[in-house]
Amino acid sequence: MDFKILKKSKLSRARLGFLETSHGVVETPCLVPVATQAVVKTLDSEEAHETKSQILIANTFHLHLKPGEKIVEKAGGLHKFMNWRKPLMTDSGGYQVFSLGFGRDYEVGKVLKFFPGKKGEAIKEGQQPQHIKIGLDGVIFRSPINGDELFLGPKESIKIQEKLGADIIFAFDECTAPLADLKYVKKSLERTHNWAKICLKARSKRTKQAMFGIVQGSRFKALREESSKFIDSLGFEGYGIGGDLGTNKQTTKKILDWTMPNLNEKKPRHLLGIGYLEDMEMIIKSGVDLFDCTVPTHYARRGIAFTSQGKLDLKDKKFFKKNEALDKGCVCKICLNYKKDYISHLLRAGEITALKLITFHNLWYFNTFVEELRTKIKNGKM
RNA sequence: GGGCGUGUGGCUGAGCAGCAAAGGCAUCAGACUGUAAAUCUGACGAGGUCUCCUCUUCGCAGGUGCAAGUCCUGCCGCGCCCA
Repeated sequence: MDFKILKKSKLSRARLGFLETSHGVVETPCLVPVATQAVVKTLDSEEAHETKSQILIANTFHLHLKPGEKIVEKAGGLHKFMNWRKPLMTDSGGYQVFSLGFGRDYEVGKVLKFFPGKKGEAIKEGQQPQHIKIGLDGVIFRSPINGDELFLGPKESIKIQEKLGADIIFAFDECTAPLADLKYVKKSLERTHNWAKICLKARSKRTKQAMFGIVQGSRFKALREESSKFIDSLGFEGYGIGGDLGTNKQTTKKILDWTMPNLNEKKPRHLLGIGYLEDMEMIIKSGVDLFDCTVPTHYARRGIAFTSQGKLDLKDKKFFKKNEALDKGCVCKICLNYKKDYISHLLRAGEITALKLITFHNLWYFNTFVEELRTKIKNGKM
């Protein structure tokens, strides 16, 4: 992997870049659509390509469970397995430490609407989630599919990711819950840092894969600074920035500001799991090159289309009679060929094609949005 | 004309004599940011001093019960069969 910075903004930390992998290039800043189970849900790989997606991220945890990395390896690696010839990343399974752990217990996402404060529940040092066990060497999971016990640690994750064969892989970390208190996060950070070292050691010498180390530290300044310096010192090819990123845009910005100056600016930075349209400009201005987010694909399957008019809930019966494109200005193949009334009808009829049409549009819309932001950087406007 | 069956909230459809009445659909509202996610949560007869209370409901009209959507009688509607 090779990363070139084509232009640095004079107005912000934004950069225009060029990420080169053996499966092609990625123009950054770039949205990375999520293909957890080696598929962008509802789309085949050619369609995903047609949405202007440049790179996808699949998931180690899920692919390890099903179908298992051996099958993928035998198929010639993820690219061949899923017929995606362009760049690919795999996430390490670190997010599942959260989503299947405290996230599940407390029914919270990694971004809280507000922090409950002293009265609210906090996760304290030493506390364990109900369904998984976080240890020094890794995490004992229970398969959400069949309850099977499954151990995943830094070494295991890297070995699996090498077999999967994405161009970029991530270190195994603990994505801490936003409810975790300072002491918990401190301990967790030690563990994650230790795991980062193990990940690098576990890597086979022959691999061409780039490995990104993940900065954690939750909403705590000292920990974010410590983590970014430490992860930088280990010499990864790039960085992931993960975990709790605060309850609002301002905090997210602050957290990024604590982090970025400590990272080698020649290396790509990937903000993990963040990407509301309204946040994109801010995160890119903060110096983020890549970011993945389930929102465009996930919301699509809830019947929600993103447009220049805002979010449209196509399930709403008022769209049943609207014989117009999802977005007037959009030139994606869905907007050129289908109308709201039809998509709304498909949704109400429970037809899965509705989900595909909206997924396609949303990805196109998001990718176009980022494309425009790249142009803005190019033109010195951000 | 006779026999059997049936009539429940916007629709569908459970319902034992002690229910404002299961479930589903529809509707409305909410959630979702490295995907346990084509999902989940809540409301859904009316009103209120709204963790509780009041009123009005199960084709219509009567009746028997402390108590009836649930039993009885009559009427009306619908369905099937026989004539």
